[in-house]
Order: sequence, then C-alpha cells, then structure tokens
Amino acid sequence: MNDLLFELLLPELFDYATCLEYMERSALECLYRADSTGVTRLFELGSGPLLIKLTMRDGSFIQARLLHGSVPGIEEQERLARYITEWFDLDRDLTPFYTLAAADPLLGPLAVRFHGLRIVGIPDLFEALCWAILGQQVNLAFAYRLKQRLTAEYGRSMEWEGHTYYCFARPEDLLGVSVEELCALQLTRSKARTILEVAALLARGELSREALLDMPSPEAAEKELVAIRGIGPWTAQYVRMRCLRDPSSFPVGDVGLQNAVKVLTGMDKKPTPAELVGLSVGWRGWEAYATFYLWRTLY
DNA sequence: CTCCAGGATAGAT
DNA sequence: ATCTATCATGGA
Repeated sequence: MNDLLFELLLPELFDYATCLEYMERSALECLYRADSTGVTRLFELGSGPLLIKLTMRDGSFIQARLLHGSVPGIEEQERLARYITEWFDLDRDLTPFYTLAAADPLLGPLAVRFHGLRIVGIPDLFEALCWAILGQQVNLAFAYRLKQRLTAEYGRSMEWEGHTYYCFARPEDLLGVSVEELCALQLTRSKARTILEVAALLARGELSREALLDMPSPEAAEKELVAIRGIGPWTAQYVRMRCLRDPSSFPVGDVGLQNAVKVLTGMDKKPTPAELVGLSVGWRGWEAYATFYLWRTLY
C-alpha cells in the first residue's frame, strides 16, 4: 500500500533535507524513522492506526502517503495535516530570524550552515512533557532509552516491512500505573511521579495544550506548568519551545545550549544563564530558534 | 572512583 | 528573592 493522501505546500526558508538530517541524528529515536527519503511515523488520530510516510515533491510540497492502515476520512486527514504543520513549524515566517541572524556573529554562520532548518516540534503535549521530564539531568542517549522503554511498555506498535513503528503512550494508558512500575524502567522516583501526575491532569482535562495556548501569554503558560511538582523552568521552557511553539522561549539553564555557546565562542567555561541573556539581546523574539540552531551544532 | 549529562526541590540565608 | 545541599541514574 502506498496511497497519496494529500500534499502540503512548503513555505519559503524551509529545507526538508536539512530537517531530515536533524531527525536522523539519533538512531535511538523510537517515535519515527527518518532517512534521506523521508520520515515514517505511526499515528493514532481517530479510527485506527495509520502508518504515514512524508516525502518531498519538487522541493516545494510535502506528500503524506499511507503505508498501512485504512484510508482515513477527511476530518482525520485534516488532523494529520495540522499535526504535520505543527511538527515542522510550516506556518512560521522565518524571515525576521534570518535577518537578525545575518547580523549576529554567533548565529550568522549557523543560519548559513543549517539554512531552512525548522524547529522540529512535539505537537502532542503529553509526549512533549514526558520527553522533557525524561531528559532532565541525564545524557540524551539515556533519555532516548527511557522513552523507548516507556513507549514499548505503554504505547502501541505496528510491524511493517521489517521495522517496528511505535506510538507514544496516551495519558489514559498510564492511569493505573504505579511509581514502582515506572521506576522498574530506570526512571527516578521524581520522573515517575511527575509523569504520572501529568498523565492524570491531562486525562482529567485539567491540563491541555489548547488551554495553555489560550492563556494570556507564554509566560503565563510556563507559570502554570511550573506549578506542577517536578516541572521546573527548564522543562516548562522546553515545552513552550517545542510544543506550544513560542519562538521567544529561551531555556537558559540548558546545559547543551551552554556547551554550544562555550564551544562556538571559545569561552574557557560554560556561560551562566545571565551571560546567555546578555548574548541574546539581538535575538529578541527568536530565542527558541537561536537555541535550536545552537543545539544543532552539538551533533 | 570522579565527573558530567538538553534539572528540580526543600531548606537556609 | 537568591544560594546550596541533595537526589538520582547511566556513560565516559
């Protein structure tokens, strides 16, 4: 099966190959498979599981093809199209970012080197929160393993042509689960407790992406998230950046960001958050993109 | 054994 | 409101 479902017109300043290079960076990523031909991912948006492959046509369209599953209805296809748009930040006009980057000694070379790279997002709030929580204070390789175990245990999967594709667990999938069960997957008690708390809040409708986006400001949404035990500034800013799509989010406490700046500027030690704020005066409004491009230099 | 990794919290100052 | 001791797990 290889049905073309729909096409999305790509914006200016978008480079699919550059985005794919970023997505190929970790062989440990379990929630999609990326190679130079495209990205394949398992979706659950309504009636049943859909294995979707995104490819490029003519350098100006993304094609969504159904590899396996029953052909979704129009409403489900619209949800899929919205997901893809969010995933690759297709609605964003990057012109202002490239203008300011060109005048910035740190970002200038990166804007050339990674031209057309978008912040690859995590549209699903539960997945974004879990990924951020799992990534707290551990190296990325270990964070990927934790996510893989969590997904294999509580998510769903599909075999197709010799590969296994996974869907991340939904909040409801974790409702009866205990802290001990998650600790058995090598999560710390804090990560386990926080993920279960977030799952419960989402399942009860007391937390949602829509509600966070409806708040008066991204800062207000961040405050809401930080009120949850186990979610600090870094986690909330990370979610602002990759799920809520706030281009001005700036996770200054991020060790990866600090290391990237240290290496690129030749500093003898990592910059403090205050120093990062000082460096970023020219990035106003686009700190998240600056951060993402700086992270990109680490791989 | 030590130090670090895409931190957070409670308690002290 | 800002510092610091502590937690906690795997990798180098």
